[in-house]
Amino acid sequence: MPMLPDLDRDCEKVAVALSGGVDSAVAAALLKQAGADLVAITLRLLPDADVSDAVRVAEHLGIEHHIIDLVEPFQKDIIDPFVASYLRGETPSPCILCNKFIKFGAMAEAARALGAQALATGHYAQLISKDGEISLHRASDPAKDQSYFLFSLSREQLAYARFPLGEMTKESARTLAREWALPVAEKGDSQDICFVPDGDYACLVQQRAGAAVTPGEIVDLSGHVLGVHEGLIHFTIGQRKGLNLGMRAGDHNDPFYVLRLDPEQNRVIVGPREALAKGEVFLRDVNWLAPDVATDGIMVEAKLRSTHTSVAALYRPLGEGRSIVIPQTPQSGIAKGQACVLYQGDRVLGGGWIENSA
RNA sequence: UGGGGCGUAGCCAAGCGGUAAGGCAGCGGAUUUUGAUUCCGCCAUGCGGAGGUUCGAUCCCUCCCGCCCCAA
Repeated sequence: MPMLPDLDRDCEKVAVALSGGVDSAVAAALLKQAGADLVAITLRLLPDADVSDAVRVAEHLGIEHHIIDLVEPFQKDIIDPFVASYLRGETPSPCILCNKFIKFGAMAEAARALGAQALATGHYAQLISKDGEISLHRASDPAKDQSYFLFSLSREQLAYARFPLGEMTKESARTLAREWALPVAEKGDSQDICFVPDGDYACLVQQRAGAAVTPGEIVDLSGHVLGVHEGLIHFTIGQRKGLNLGMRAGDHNDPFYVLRLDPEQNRVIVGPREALAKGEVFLRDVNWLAPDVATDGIMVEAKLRSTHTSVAALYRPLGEGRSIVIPQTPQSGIAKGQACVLYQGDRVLGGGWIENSA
């Protein structure tokens, strides 16, 4: 039975986010066990959202439950920018924005309105409070760590957050769910973007953007047309599958990778795998959570996408929320629109949005 | 219509008498609270066609078809 963070000692009332999944249910049950005065909140983010599992969990645990409708802000702040980002030829990472603006934004407001002094979620990450400073850390279970998705939270938002599962493995969370006979104990892990449950995000963008999605050319680095594509949204930097480039005659038979997307000319630029490696990554809208860094930079570990294993890199602030990250060895598949999160050991120092790489 | 070469899956390609490597593309799965990458599995009862030799032919022989090259 894991201990609750010290942070909760003086909390009279804690809100817990119930998504309807296993993790948030276990988080809620843990807080209940610890004797917290609990109120559960479930967000309705899509018009056809099914909140029945969350309702069952709340009933099972016997806690006050509020369902909050955020369909409009979710559409405006998450889905619309997601679509717009794709149309710009980027590869968006909506969960990070959702954590900042929806979960620890609008939902946190709702929690405060309910009189809660903290908002707990089922995220796998850790918060440590020391000398009045709060720091964000990776989860104990490296396989489930979700700190990457939380880098853009402000210190204030972090101070209001609680992650009861931070020291737990997925395995043990699942075991607890079974022991406590939670209604969702056997529910599968969520995957994909929540608003694109079937993974067909291209279809969603197409519906929203309509005619903006049009076929175009696939070209190599020297501009030779190698084939055609059905729309830029079907591709992202580093992608190999789906190019349908098997008819190449001549010299070598190596696969092609997407090197770049050109929304101006509606073109996909492809080339050999080696051309994918980049040694400089430029960040914008950097959110820094650690003490300030000198202009000559510091050594960090940079995580360039959610499933990337962080690598040693030099981080240097450039001012105005921008910075440059130079990995010790060039990295592949760096896409505009993704986030780069910077660590030192398990601590999240900060992160930013990738706007360019070279 | 003299000489030479070549025709193996959608593409590239090995095998050259003993029962069809590999790569690309594609499909399926695993992994993944973003997209990819990666990994695993599948993918030619048949080697341009028809005969023949042989215990046995993609591999040898003959003819036909189709490309290519050199000569005219």
